[in-house]
Amino acid sequence: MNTRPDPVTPLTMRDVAERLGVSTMTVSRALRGQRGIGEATRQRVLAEVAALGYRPNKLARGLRTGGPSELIGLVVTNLANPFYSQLAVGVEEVCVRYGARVMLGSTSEDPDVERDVVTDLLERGVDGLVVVPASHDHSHLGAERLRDTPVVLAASPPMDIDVDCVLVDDFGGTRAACRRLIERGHRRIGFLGLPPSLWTGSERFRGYALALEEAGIAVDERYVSRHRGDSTLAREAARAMLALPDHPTALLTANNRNTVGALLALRDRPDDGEPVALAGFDDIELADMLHLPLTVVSYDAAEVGRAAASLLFERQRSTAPLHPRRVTIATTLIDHPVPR
Amino acid sequence: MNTRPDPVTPLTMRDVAERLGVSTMTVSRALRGQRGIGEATRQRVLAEVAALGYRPNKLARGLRTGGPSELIGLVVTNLANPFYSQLAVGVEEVCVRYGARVMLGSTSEDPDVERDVVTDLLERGVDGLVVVPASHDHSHLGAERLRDTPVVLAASPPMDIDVDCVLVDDFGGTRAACRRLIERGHRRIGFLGLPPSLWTGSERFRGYALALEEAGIAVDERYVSRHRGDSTLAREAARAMLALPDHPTALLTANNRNTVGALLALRDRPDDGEPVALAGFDDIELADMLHLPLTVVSYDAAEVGRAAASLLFERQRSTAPLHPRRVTIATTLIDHPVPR
DNA sequence: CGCCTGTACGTTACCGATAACTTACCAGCT
DNA sequence: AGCTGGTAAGTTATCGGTAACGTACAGGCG
Repeated sequence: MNTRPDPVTPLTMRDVAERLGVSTMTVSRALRGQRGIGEATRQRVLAEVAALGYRPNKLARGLRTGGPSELIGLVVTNLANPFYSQLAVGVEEVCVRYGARVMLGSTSEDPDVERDVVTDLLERGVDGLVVVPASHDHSHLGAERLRDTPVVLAASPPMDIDVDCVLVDDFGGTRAACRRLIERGHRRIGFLGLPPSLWTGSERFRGYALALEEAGIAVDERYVSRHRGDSTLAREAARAMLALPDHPTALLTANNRNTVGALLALRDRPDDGEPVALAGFDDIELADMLHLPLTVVSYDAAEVGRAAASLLFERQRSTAPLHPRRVTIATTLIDHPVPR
Repeated sequence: MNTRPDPVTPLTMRDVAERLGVSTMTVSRALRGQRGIGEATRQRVLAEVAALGYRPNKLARGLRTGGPSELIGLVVTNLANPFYSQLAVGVEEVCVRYGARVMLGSTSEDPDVERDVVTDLLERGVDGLVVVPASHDHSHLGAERLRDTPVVLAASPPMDIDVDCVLVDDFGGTRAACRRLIERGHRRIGFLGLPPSLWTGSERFRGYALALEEAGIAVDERYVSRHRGDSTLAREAARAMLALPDHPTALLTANNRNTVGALLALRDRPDDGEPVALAGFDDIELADMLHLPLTVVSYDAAEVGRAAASLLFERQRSTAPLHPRRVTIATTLIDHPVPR
């Protein structure tokens, strides 16, 4: 009598009900703490449930109630990038607070994959999506494809669709960093950046350009390099810039990889010249251990995720249609000193 | 006639069927490319499906077929840690290959949270679980709680339960690093490690101890510090060790944070003495940019995830009960030179 | 005693899809 | 015409759970 039912067939509510000689509805009520059931019966049911190790099937529940699946889809380009894993941490944190879980999808920066992933997540009944778009084409996130699943874009504003988004203050952060360099007396500031087709690339360049303009400095094209690529490319660009007779006295880098490239180029440089200052977007681990001072634009990537998830749940809860909203996450300027 | 049905009620297969005046079964067959339907009808159905933007509900499908949910639960302590985000990347990669998705759960290293997360994931019908355990208590992963959902532990061997696991070669990696130091003539090697209660802590110390023994060197307790904590603690420990009159000529660190602590302690040290060599478990970003040579034990964290997911799917596919298996991921020794 | 109210359950239908079975229809053959 | 066989559809039951409704019985009250 102590043997369990066939293990390949998972335990169902009816199994529990039949053992007790009650209806499945009674078990359901007992489990969900609903009223309409006697206390004694409830205890009997809960005891049997515990004894059998029965667990309700949340999928079936959601099917009937038509209620939320308490599932959020998170679509990122590449989880290995610390920015996205931090973002995931933030999304997860808020989801758990609302009793939801995160379903993951990586796109490897491929728009076609992104489309498939989004479709799959929708078919799996997610209540909402947080998407870091792989490209500027957001047509697969339009209303007709999503029905009424809310979406929040992260790190990129929506194009031709009406959805919420969470952005980083790319413009303000870069402007502040550039100002800091200007305050320190630099007039010839080189910029190592991203292609203008990227929102991020365009905004960060704008911050750089405005800070210069505000200081009455003209943008010198010889001091500007905007490329898509890794730190090797950035290193070459920095090296070329520093080889100019009137080379920049400071470099401003638009992201992590450019910063690393610049660091390498600076280190390659003979020590006899004036030191070249460096500031960059994105904080760098162990920046404190480098033997040159580094100013970085830092921000809380997890906060981007938290904000995105919060927008999602707010929209889910509100009955009235909300206008598309845009949240911008602030940046901080950090001066990493040289140790000792 | 072109208006869609009530948008709050998602499109169902019946909606499509009714519009065409066919049965849901016909739609189902058309969508799944089953036989038993005329080519003309199929085209008509597919056209309508496309026009309406109908998407089948995978949950409902799974409910009826009783087949796999094509969902894997991934339970980690903290996604912000690069090791775990890399692991997630690996798990995701393999899952996608098998047409499955990953559902995420973070435990914040809290065993109680871990238990709840596991329960929740099981209720959501995952086909399998990859778990990085938060503690040595694995009782909530035992057969009676899981029924027949396969589990793979990552980075920690199972305790009192029979499940598969994927480990990193903690022992071999540390031993190799220690040997490298010995080869370079070091005899007094300090060890900054983790508490012995952790599998990882114990294994890495064992590697250190054996390498010494093989070289005929006795372990000197004054050169060993095993603590749970951050890099600050490690820094203090390293500083104390280096302050000894016959201080170690090399340090071996058991993980990332200890390595950072050691780096800080080494930098605080006056430059006049002999340089102290450093080797550590876990690779460090920008290690090439530090101005001291660093040897690290590197391994592919994504591979741990890939291996774990593969074990899961293999077990899922095999009908015969498999014995618990154990996979160990190899490590590599990398010498990071000082730049230039 | 009849009537009403409230509680504690059981019954039924249904959520969205599919497996298994059944029916309708047509061509080809004797 | 009558039979057979094959294909293209429709019908029904079902997955595991829940909402809505029905029912039985207790107690209160005039």
